[in-house]
Amino acid sequence: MSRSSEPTRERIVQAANALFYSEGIRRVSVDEVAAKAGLTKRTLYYHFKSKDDLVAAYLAARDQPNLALFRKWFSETEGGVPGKVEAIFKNLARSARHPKWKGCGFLRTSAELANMPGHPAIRIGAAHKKKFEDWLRATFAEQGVKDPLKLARQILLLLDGSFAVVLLHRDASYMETAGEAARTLIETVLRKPRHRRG
Amino acid sequence: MSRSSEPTRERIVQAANALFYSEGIRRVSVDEVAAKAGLTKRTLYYHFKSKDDLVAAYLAARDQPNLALFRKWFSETEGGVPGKVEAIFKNLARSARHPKWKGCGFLRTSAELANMPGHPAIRIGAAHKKKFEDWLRATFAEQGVKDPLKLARQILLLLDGSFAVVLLHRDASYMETAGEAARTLIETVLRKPRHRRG
DNA sequence: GTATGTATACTAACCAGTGAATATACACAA
DNA sequence: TTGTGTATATTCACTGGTTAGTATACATAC
Repeated sequence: MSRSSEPTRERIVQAANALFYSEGIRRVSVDEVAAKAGLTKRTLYYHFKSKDDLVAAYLAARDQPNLALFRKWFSETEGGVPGKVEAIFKNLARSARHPKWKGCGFLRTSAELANMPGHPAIRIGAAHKKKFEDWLRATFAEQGVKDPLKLARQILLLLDGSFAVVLLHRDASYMETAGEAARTLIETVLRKPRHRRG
Repeated sequence: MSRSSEPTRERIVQAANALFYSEGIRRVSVDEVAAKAGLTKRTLYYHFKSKDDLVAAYLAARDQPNLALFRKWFSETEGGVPGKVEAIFKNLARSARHPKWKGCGFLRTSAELANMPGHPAIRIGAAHKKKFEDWLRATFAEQGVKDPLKLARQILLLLDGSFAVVLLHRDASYMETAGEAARTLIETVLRKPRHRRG
């Protein structure tokens, strides 16, 4: 691990991020990534042992910032948990309306690599989603929700569903619809702590 | 449109269906499809003007059977609408546990072609989902649901979300979780026909 | 003998990965 | 201070294979 090579590696990952996310990993060649990073393919292969390795690095670089953004949207919203979760969807809708938006990089990669179930990139994507699921689960548990894991998974289904649907229809309003559904599911559980039929 | 060429074209679409769905459309070459169909690439290009054209035909062929299956699962289930919709998710979970299952062909194609928004195949996928959404909307409308379109979209978000999540985690139980969420959303709307806060 | 349909053989481009050489930096000995 | 070795970092040029699409010719039917 030399000190000076870190920026180079970082630049390659940035270039890979821009190209893989916007064009798809099978559509983009290693040469294109190298060109975008301003160096030769051979140099790229000095820092990454294969294209698959580069793809994994591309997704690994998206993990942290992505989660941080969700937590920020949640925490900066006033009010209770239902509204805070709904705010995540509202913010997502806003970002999905940007012309360069192309859905969720993790989900798109898992769709592209559906024939390679154990691929490192898919594992990184799965771990990413699990982290978010677990954060939601903990949040709901603090609210005294009876089955916080189930509720967390339902919210994630709506979240990932909205990525898929909005990418297909190019209609970001589905994200707001998903947010309303999330609010309904959370409120339903919060309102019946003991007895049935509120 | 000659009479005798129909079976050939059909055989090509079948081969494309098997390969594109299982391996992904960018991974599979036209030569492979032709070989699987038992003919040469040149013959394939006699029936389809380009690979994009073939991809569109592959998805068009999935449209009808797919919708028919959903309607069958719905209609063969006893009880009310919430249980009938939940049954769709249960049946989907069962099919998702088969080893050859690779998610939703329409969504995976839209993920692979995310950089080509107007692609014919994406339009076919969008139309397919809209048909299902509209069928659900009509079904909910018959039940006197106040905003049947919104509810139909929420169910579709759960449906497509479960495709994406199960493909990523390879855990079909998410589909049953989605089914429960769908039931909750439908029952919530059916139970409050007039006033707020039950 | 003309429409339809199929096959052989080809083009031109692309693509993941590598061999061999080179440049740079820095440690340490003279 | 200068010379030398070594690990790091980068480039050029290449290979072997793949790919979408085509030019041309041949077959078959009616």
